Amino acid sequence: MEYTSLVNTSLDLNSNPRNFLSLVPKKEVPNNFIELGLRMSPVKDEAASALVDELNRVSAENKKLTEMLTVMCENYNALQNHLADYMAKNPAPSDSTNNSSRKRKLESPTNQVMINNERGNSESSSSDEDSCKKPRQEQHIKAKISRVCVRTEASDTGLLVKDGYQWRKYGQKVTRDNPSPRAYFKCSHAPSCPVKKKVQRSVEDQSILVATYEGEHNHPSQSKHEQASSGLNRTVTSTTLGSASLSSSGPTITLDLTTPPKPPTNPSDETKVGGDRRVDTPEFQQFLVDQMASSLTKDPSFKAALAAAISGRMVQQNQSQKW
DNA sequence: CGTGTTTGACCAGCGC
DNA sequence: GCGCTGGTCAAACACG
Repeated sequence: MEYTSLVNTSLDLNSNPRNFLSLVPKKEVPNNFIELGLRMSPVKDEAASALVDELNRVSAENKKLTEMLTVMCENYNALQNHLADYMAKNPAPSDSTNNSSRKRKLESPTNQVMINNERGNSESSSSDEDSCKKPRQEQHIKAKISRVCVRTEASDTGLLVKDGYQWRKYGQKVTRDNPSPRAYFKCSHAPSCPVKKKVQRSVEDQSILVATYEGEHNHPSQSKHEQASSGLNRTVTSTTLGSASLSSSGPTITLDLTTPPKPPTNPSDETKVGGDRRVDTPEFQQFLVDQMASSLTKDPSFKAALAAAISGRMVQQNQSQKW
């Protein structure tokens, strides 16, 4: 069920044309420019205009792709709504209930919250009946629980999710419903920080790391510089609950869905973290598109392909002008 | 030597 | 009460 909220952003886009030039890998293009500069000095203006034309063309293409992505997101949300409606009308089949029936108190409320968020219901409604059982359980319910899916490189077998915070691993366990081990982390940036996170690979897609955060940090995250220096090539694929600090490659992007682009006008919206209402807002849509686009701009293969296409085109034009 | 990771043991919750 | 399971602890270990 958790995958119903997973948006794959592996199709990278750049919704911000101003950042287009930053897409070009530094290793390849400067060499090309030097080479071209030596050869093309008489036709600098033509090359520059060609570059501008190419830039405009790619920007327009990016714009189209961004619009397509927005439409896809809307379709996805509509599908999600339909699924939620279907789940509401038809009680969960036995397989899903059997899988979760024996899950511990920590997981059951989380899953409930996710379903409720997809329906746009409040978080407290699902956990009220459980919260009266044990005091310890109340603590976990009160603690903000968020789940983050992070796509990693296929070769990346680690369970590290760079999110701008410093974590200390304190345990690892193989769970019944997933052959991949689950790693347990505590926030070690501040001794008093109560935040924990669990990281486990997705059953269906081993390249996706599912990180479950519990609690809220009572300290700021690492500095941007530290984040940038520690960043890995990962693509954020979705956030479903509460707050989530995520990082992509290079300059780290921090996603915090508890703080939407505009503060919620209705205080009750704050409890509907990751719900459909927020997803439906134009601010969230734009936010989502921007995040997806930024993740794209950090995809090395995308950048390399783009740079190769541009440089190839430039060389082509240069040679044709020579002839 | 300090710090972080690994991993087996232990504990607690839950269903039967 | 028992067994299963997830979560946590802590000693051992690795690494810089």
